[in-house]
Order: sequence, then C-alpha cells, then structure tokens
Amino acid sequence: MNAAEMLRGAGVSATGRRLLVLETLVSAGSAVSAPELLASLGQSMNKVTLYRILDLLVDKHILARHSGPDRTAHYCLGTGHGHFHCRRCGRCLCLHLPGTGLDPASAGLDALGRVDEIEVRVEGVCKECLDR
Amino acid sequence: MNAAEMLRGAGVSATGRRLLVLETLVSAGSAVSAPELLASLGQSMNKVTLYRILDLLVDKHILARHSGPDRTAHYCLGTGHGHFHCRRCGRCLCLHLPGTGLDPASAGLDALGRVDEIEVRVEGVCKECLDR
DNA sequence: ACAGCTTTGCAACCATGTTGCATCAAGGCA
DNA sequence: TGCCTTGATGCAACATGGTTGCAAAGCTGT
Repeated sequence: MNAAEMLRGAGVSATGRRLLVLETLVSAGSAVSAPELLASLGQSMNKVTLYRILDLLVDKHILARHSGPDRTAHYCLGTGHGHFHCRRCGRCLCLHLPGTGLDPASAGLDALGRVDEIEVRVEGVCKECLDR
Repeated sequence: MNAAEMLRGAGVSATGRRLLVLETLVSAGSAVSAPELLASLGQSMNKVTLYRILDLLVDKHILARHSGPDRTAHYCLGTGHGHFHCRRCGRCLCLHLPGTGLDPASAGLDALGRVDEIEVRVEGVCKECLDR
C-alpha cells in the first residue's frame, strides 16, 4: 500500500504536500518530530501546513502521535504500541511489543475507567550509541 | 518521611520554596504539570524558581518527570511506572502496575541497547468522568 | 563585618505550536 | 469556456511552555 492509497483509503485527497509528509515518514522508519520534519523538508513546506497535515493524518488514524522525551510530539506510522528513546542520539525507534501482557483487563486498568490506548515508553541508550 | 527529610536525604538544603513545591506535590496525589503548579501556588512563586526546583528534584530522584498528553511535563513522587491520562478532565493519575510482565529481558528490549526506564502511558476516560 | 557561596527574582528571550485571514487550486455546473 | 463553491496552502501575528543572563537577597564561616 503506497502513500496515495493510504490517503484515499482514509477519505482524504492525496495532495502533493500530504504525499510528501507521508512518504518522508514512511522512509524515516523511526518516529519523527514536527521540527525534524520541517528541517528535513527544508523551506519547501510551511510549518502551519505541516502541522495541519499531521493533525489530519493522526485524526484519520494514518499516523500515531506520541510524546517524546524533549516535550515535542513524535509521529510514526500506524498505531505503534511502544517506542524506544535513545538519550544519547535522540532517536526514537518504534517498538512492536508482542505479548508483554499489557491488556487492560489483566493489569486491572479497566477499573480506572475506559481505556483507549496504551503506550510503552522505554528510555535508554541504543546499541549504536553504546558501541561507539 | 516528610518533605524536609526527603530533601536533606538527597543532600540538598530544605528551603522554603522547595518544601512548598514538594508538599504541594505530595498532597496532590496525582501527577501535576508545571503550569498547574504555578497556578495553584499563585503569585507567591516565580516560574523560573519553580522550574529550577523541579529540575533539581528530578535530578535528585525525588520526583519523576513524564510527558503528558498536552506536551507539558508532569511531575509526581517517586519513580512511577505508569500513568493514566483522562482525556476528558485532563487529570493524570499515577499507576503502580504490579506484574505486567514489563521487564526488559522478557520483552526482548535489551537487544536494543541499555534500558534505563520503562513507562506505561494509558489514555482514556476516568471513572468519575464516565459516571458524570 | 566581610567574603564567598547558594537561592531567588526579574526581564528578556527561544522554541513549539496555533489562529485569523488572504490566496490559490480543483471540481461542479450553467 | 467562464463562474462559483469548496478545500488546501501560505503568511503574519500570537500564545504557551520553558530557558538564560544577570542582579539582588540570604546563608555560612572566619
């Protein structure tokens, strides 16, 4: 499924700007913040447009927004369930955690109210930074 | 253990400002953001002083800082391992999750590098808001 | 009292993100 | 084709959360 199909499948038109943002995120592979996107896209994209596109894509469940360690939102594809934040290089890797026992019922979370989303944030130093 | 003991135990002097911040957080019971603290403390505390005290207490491991949903840091006592964010009332409740299977080895996280901290963020609507 | 340190305050600044409004592009229809 | 409506983009100004530089106020030991 390419970027244009993802957009049309969500019922929004696939404009050039939106494709640019989405393809940048696809090729990034990790979670990226809005300022990082702005920097990598250069002057070719207005920041207001970028923020509006990110809002739209999150609203349409194409992107997931999660809060990074440096108090800026990070964006990545799909509904990631976890992220690893490297304290040294600042990268934010998406985790796909299988079977960590994190369903609301088992943890007794549903006693708190309605649970919409569970995210695991792991902080540390990534392998590349440790080896270097 | 009262606030003054906590401060002296961490090797910092227990000044009036620091006691005020720490006691406010103790009595809050939930995780609080810096702007919320500023509002509740009124004009009696300069915002720079507050941020510096919060930084100090996090550095001394008296407080834990974690990122809220509204891109502001929240602070609570100890090294909480999870938080429940209510999307309706905005409160941020500390969770103490027992045995959710979240140790680095079992989840295969240590293959990523060095893991320093794991935090679980749960989003939803709290019981009080659902009942209302 | 004095020197030296820590703590606090004030003002100005910076970065992230938002709002209001104008403009531009795309599609429908006479 | 020309016109109208609607959605997408851009620009400027603003709002908020947080930081920095520097000065004043408070301790502490001599």
